[in-house]
Amino acid sequence: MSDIGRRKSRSEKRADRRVAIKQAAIDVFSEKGYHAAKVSQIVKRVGVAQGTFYLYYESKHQIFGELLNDFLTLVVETVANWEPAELDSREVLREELTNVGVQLTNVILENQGLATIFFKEALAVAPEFNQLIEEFYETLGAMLTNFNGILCERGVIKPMNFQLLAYMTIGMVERVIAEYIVTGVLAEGGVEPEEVVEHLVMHFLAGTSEAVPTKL
Amino acid sequence: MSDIGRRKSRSEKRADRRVAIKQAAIDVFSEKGYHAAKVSQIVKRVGVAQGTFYLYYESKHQIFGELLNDFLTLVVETVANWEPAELDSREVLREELTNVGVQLTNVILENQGLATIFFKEALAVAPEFNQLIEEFYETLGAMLTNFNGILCERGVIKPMNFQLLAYMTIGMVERVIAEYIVTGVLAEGGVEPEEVVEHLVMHFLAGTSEAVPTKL
Amino acid sequence: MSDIGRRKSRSEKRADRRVAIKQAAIDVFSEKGYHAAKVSQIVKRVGVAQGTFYLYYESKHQIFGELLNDFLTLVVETVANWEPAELDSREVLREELTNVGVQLTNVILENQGLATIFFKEALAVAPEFNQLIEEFYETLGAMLTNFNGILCERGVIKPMNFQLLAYMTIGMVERVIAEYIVTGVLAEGGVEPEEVVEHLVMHFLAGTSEAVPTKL
Amino acid sequence: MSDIGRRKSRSEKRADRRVAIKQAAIDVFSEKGYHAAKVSQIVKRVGVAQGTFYLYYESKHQIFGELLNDFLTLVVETVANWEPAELDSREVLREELTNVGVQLTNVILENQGLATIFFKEALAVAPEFNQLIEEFYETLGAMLTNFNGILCERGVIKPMNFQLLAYMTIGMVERVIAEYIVTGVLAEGGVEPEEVVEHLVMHFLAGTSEAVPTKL
DNA sequence: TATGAATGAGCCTTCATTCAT
DNA sequence: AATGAATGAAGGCTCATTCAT
Repeated sequence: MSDIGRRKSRSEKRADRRVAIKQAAIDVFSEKGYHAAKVSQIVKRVGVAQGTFYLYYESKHQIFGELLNDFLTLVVETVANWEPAELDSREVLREELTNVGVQLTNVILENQGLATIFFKEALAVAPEFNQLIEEFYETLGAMLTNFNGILCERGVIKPMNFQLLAYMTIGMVERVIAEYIVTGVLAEGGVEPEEVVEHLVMHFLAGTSEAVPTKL
Repeated sequence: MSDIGRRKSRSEKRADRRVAIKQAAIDVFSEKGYHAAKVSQIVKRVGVAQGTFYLYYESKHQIFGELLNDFLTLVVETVANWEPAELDSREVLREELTNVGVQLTNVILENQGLATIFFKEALAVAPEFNQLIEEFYETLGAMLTNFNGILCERGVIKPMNFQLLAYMTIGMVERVIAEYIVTGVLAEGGVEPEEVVEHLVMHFLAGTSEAVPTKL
Repeated sequence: MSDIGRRKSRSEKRADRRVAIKQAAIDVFSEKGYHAAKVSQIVKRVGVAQGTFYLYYESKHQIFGELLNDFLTLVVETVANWEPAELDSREVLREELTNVGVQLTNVILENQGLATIFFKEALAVAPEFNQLIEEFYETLGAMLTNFNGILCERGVIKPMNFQLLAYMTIGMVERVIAEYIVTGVLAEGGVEPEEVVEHLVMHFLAGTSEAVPTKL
Repeated sequence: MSDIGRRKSRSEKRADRRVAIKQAAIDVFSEKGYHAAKVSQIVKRVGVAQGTFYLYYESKHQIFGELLNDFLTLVVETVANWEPAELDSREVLREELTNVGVQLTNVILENQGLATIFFKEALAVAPEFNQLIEEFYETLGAMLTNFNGILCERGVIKPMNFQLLAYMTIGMVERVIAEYIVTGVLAEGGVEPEEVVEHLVMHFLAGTSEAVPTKL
């Protein structure tokens, strides 16, 4: 069942080249940022002519939007697809948060280029991208806000402003990721991804007080 | 003590105009972002000619750097100048964190334009600015890491990776500020600044567990 | 004698496709004009690939020239093939002019696409086409100039500058056709082709004075 | 009261340069046509940088529209401003038509570049220019149609379709002008402008029949 | 010091044409 | 003969910066 030696069909080649251009775009955008990235640099990496770019993507603007959207979708879906076990104790919550944290970590590590683009360009490029990103935060914020409410009902977290809690959580996670992936400060400090996840979970649960996971 | 009626000296007039240009730049940059902001728009707001801009600032790039630096300095100094009372109990820590939180809040609210520029452009403009911003995070991260170590020595927070804790704290704070100031989501939700500070402090202290501020 | 069911020879199929491409080109050129017309639009209408176009025509430029030439030839030949009866009276002249006018009308109506291309692009495309069109006007002008001279000799029109008369006649006819076919102003006004021809002939004969066709 | 030696004000210099660019644009457009004309060629003639063009005109498209409009306005106003004497006889009509013909001739001869642009590009450039030109023909057509009606009421021309007559007249005039100015065929033939006007007027009045100007 | 007209380098995008399959 | 992906030259336009007045 191996494909080795098999001729590639025309549409497969098309797809391959589209992927190659996309990857080159990820590389260039993540290195230089949207404005400093030139289409000429992208095609040079792929080894195709300038016009070829426009056979696969409408414009520089459009491919950037697609990349950004890819990343945001990846993150939102990772969170949305998370189907935790019955969260009836803080211990289970800790385990499940760790699970989703590890999944998210893997997704990010597998898509470092996309993640870098996101963190580099966040709200900075153009109004319509701003909207894309604001919607992302709103979606994620709403999901977590809702989730926090459920956790409280189940008696595993205390009552508080769940929306604020959601954004605090998002902030913790994203800053740590940025320092890990984009600047490399944390990675250079020898911190392992597992340790990062563990700390994030523990901080969510107990802040800086002694962990009391077994009961609220 | 009034200056009313006093003639302004030549250098004062120079300073005034410099300030006026800077303020216009803040406005335009915060509204449009670095790339969409045009020098022509800045000078139009001040009511001076295009060339005049270059009598006061070297370039668009330079004034942006100055603005960014202003903001980063403001934040770093607010934290650096913080001289907390003897942090020998969690209650005192809570009070002092609230104090510095309120101060930081005031600084940000008084400089919303600068803050918006920071959050909009963070790492997005150009390599040089990346460096500026990475240094900012490193400085802030180091200060908080160090501070966390002290807190632990004093027995008011538990032992953990203090650098990670520092970045988690920074992330919590900045995301909440961004949602408050830049997108306005939290502000629209009717959340008051005091509530924000209180939640940040409590989350730092106890996460989502019942607050146990009086002893570790 | 029917061709129904007969297999088409290879060269017939070739000819068919060539015709199909030509017709599509007429449609696209007449709708959009030379510059706005894209080769991609032409092939799309025929349902063949981009490269196929170049198996039948050398270039966009060349097919346009061919179309233009088709039209000019059609018009010139209609006039050149006109073999009027003995033009020994103004009444006969009127009848014969009406005849050729009707023939020309039919040719134009049967080739509205080509006519539209001519009127839309006349001198506008490129120097080479300018030459083609200028030659057309020269040919037509010379034929009519000569014809006018003969009419005068026969005593059916008065002596005048026959070249000027030729171009005036051409102008009358072409502007009326343009308003009829390209803009549709006259057609919308409810004017019938017969009325147009009649007016053109009468104006040639008597201008705005009471018609005096029977004698000069 | 002479301006000789007077320094030119800033706005005068601005106006001068605008005129210089416009003239260069007329030259290049009339030589090459819209599409073959490059902004780089226009600025080279004026001896300014590429960017300077855009200080005075928004785009290549816009200046072309302005030029076209200039010409159309010139022609329409020449006709519209024509205030003929009481047209109560064919002799007066002949004189007045000759007057307006001479005026129009002068306007065209003084603006040969603009006229050439018009005849070269007529309907060929872009939809919005089409509209401009179609409106021009409609305006001119309506003016002449109306005028023809009045002439008939006064008994100086016979009853006929006045709209058709209007377009026939426009056609006669424009083709003759085109052959005179754009291709130069008539000019090379040694025809004088006065003769052209006289022929046009006579043809309008009597076609190819002996002129009977004194009564209808 | 202030002006604002002038500069010109630089990039995205289009599309007729080619050519390997 | 047919395909359609690939090519690459070319040009309009922007805007930060300069400089003569």
